[in-house]
Amino acid sequence: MTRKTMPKNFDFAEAEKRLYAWWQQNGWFKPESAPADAEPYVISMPPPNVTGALHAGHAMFVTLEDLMIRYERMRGKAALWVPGTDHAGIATQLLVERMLKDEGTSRVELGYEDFLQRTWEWKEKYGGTIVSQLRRLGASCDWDRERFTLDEGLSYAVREVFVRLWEQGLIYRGPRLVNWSPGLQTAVSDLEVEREEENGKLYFFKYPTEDGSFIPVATTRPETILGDTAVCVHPEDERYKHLIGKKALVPMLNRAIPIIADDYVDREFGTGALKVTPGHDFNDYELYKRHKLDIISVMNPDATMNANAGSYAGLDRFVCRKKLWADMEAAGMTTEVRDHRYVVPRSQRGGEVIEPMMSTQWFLKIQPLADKAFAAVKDGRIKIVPERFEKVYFHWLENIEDWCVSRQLWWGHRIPAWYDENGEVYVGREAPRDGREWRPELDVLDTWFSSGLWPFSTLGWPHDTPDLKRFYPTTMMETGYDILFFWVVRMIMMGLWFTGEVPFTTVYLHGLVRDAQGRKMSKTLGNVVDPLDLIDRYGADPLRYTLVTGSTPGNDVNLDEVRVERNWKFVNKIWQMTNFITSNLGDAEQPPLPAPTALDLPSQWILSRLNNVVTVCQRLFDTYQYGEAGRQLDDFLWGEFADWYIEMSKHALYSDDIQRKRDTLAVLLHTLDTSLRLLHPYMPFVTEELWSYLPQRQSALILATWPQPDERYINPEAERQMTLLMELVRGVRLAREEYGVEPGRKIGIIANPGSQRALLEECSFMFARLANAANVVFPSNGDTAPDKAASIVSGDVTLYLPLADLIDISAEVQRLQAEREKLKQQIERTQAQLSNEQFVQRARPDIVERERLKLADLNASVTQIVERLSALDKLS
RNA sequence: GGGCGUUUAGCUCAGUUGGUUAGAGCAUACCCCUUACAAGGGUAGGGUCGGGGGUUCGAGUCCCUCAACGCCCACCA
Repeated sequence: MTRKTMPKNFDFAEAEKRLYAWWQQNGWFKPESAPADAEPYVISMPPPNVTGALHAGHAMFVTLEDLMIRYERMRGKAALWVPGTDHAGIATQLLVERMLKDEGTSRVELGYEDFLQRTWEWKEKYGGTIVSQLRRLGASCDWDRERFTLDEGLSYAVREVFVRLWEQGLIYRGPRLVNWSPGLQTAVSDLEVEREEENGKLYFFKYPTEDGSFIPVATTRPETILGDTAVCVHPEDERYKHLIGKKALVPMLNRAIPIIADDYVDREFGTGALKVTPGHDFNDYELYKRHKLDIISVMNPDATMNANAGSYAGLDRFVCRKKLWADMEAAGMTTEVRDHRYVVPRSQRGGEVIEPMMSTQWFLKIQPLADKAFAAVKDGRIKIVPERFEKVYFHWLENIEDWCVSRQLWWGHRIPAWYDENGEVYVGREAPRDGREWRPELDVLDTWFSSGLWPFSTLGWPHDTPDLKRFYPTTMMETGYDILFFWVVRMIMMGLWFTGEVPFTTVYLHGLVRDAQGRKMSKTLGNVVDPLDLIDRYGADPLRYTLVTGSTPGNDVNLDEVRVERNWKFVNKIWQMTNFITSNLGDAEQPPLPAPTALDLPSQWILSRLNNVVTVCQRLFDTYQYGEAGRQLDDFLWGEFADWYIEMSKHALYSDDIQRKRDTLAVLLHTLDTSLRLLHPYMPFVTEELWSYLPQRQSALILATWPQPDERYINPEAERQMTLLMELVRGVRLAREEYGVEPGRKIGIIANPGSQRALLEECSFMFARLANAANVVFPSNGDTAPDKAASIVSGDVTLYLPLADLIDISAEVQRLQAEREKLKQQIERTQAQLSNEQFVQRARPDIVERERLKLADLNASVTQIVERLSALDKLS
């Protein structure tokens, strides 16, 4: 059979498309491609928003998860990666509303039913974009199992969960102070509020009391004065003690409110007295609960003032702030306004200032779920990588508040509740059918409520499906640390509560992808890197490889195009290596790998290195250090295999020694084959393509077995010898450079081989091939090296380069003196180490032995140099 | 106010059981179109591993402390 010949370069655009289709059509992304009794390995893909376009963060998670999945698949696991998308309540609704606005209509104008229909239409049309973009990165997920958080099955699961929680008494509904987004006109959870310190003002004024005096008070939000229901001072504060129990009068409204005492008040801050607005401030809301105060809301849902604001009704809150202050100033009630930095809560989505507001919402009692989630990580049933995030996780759970799960949006899972004409609530899986008139709840659930069920809802829960049985609990939850609270914690809580099992056993958190200088990517900065653009120009493999090798767990990664370009060159390098090896093989079958003892030194060396790399990679994979493993492969393939072994192999390949040729080819092929396997999870496309040119019989690399180290080929002695030879070669190269020998000129080498005669004789070809030497000769006893020669010393070996026309003896003396000084310093250090009894007694024996060998080598070297120097000295 | 992370070559970063002369890419300088690869090869320069202290025979690595930068959490009006 004639094998196909390789093109000169890798046409990634063509190959990526072809290979992806080939993998998928063969069903290799499915766990069913593994034996029926294979151990499952499952990842639930963090579902990207349907509104999304692929960004660097997606590229990161796809790369890491695909790497994990491909690795485990090669290890023989039934690897399942469940893909899907999230309906993304707020994001999608905003997008569709913007579209409607362009059409000259609006959500409200369209009405509930029509709006939902338009949103579904939008989803059908554009929701697939992100999914097809994931494919371009090589995502080997099981598309037959793709889910959408709002599809029928998942909606069923959501209703089931909600109803059960209700039945368990964990869901309650009622008026509470919540974070209200006036722009979106919905409640949002604490997590959706971003707190940023901003420049503002602190307004000082006199709070009138009923007896005609006043208490000085300060506020950052004067408009909330209109909703005050108390003034609070510290119980021990001598300044105000006499006023406790009396009444104060709300400015401009003259409403009488109590003056209370609570040690919550900080006597040092502001005036030491506090106005209390339970209807618009979370701290004050606590005071309201403790002191049974009134609660007055002074704003409408759009943050304009309501009727409780008296004459200010109808004004926007910030307009009201100015007007009220001006009026108070005119009334002589104000004291001063100071610049003040304070924390302003803003909507994560819309950016507008969040207003604490009284609102009737649905809540989930979180403590019972949180306790279970806490325990699961504490007792190790779930492991978080990197471990430091466990601390963050615990801290968050220890301070968790009930979760406001209702949203006043239209796009989402509607809360399965109905109201009768008296406003009585019914919660159930379906609308009550008792003939009475029931009005459905219009609020929907927080998007994260449904994504919290993701690991089990996607597998069929609450039905006892075969998938659920086989693939739950899942194995790995890989996602960004920025959604640890939003999503990961909620999945753990929901999973434990409803399935009684952890939803996954390991959480791997990756960092944010930043720009080349480490800045956060932002549209306004214009530094957004588009992964699709990089894929178009370099291919998916270099991008993937760059993302993995540039990152460590939990740390942010800078995405620099320069690195992508460099890794594109790495892809090319592997391509050229493969081309070299396969073209030397011709149409021959793959020769068997010789036994360790039958190998020449370079082959012993490269196989020892290879098996070492396999071992190291395994250790790194076991500890989730994929980046480091990738770099090791790079160093090995380029720095050792290509730069040294392949170059040396030419000696055998171009010789007439058939056996040696076959053996060398076997080593080349074996090393390449093993390396391609190890690299496949990083660079699935180019490795798969290259593998098809190898004379193996298995159908695809994606299903090939993961390499295991073979101890028999580990050979420290061969590595030691090769290290010496490589040092000598580098020494010759350097000497050539330093003396300006023309690159094309072949020079002779006279070797004083010391204890290494056999080694140097066997491997003299290396100098010819790697240092352009004509030959290596070994002078018989009594012969001396030529006077005009450069010396290269390593251990007890000295090489002389007779370069009579180029050598200046005084320069050579200087060179050797410098070398001698360097060696002497090292000898001093090593000697000091070895003469330290503590070191000899307490250090590991192999470390001590290594130092002894080093010292012997150094001494041998310095002896050679000293001898040479004295020889040269006699000349001058 | 708590907690966490980062600080290593000009730039961006590796360096996870403490142990050879601390590495890579990019950039820089010089040389080479040597029959896999110029998308390449060779060689070189460049670091008191943020400061200080400690543990240890031995510290970039472990402990303490300080500093700068960044992030997360948090109810100071």
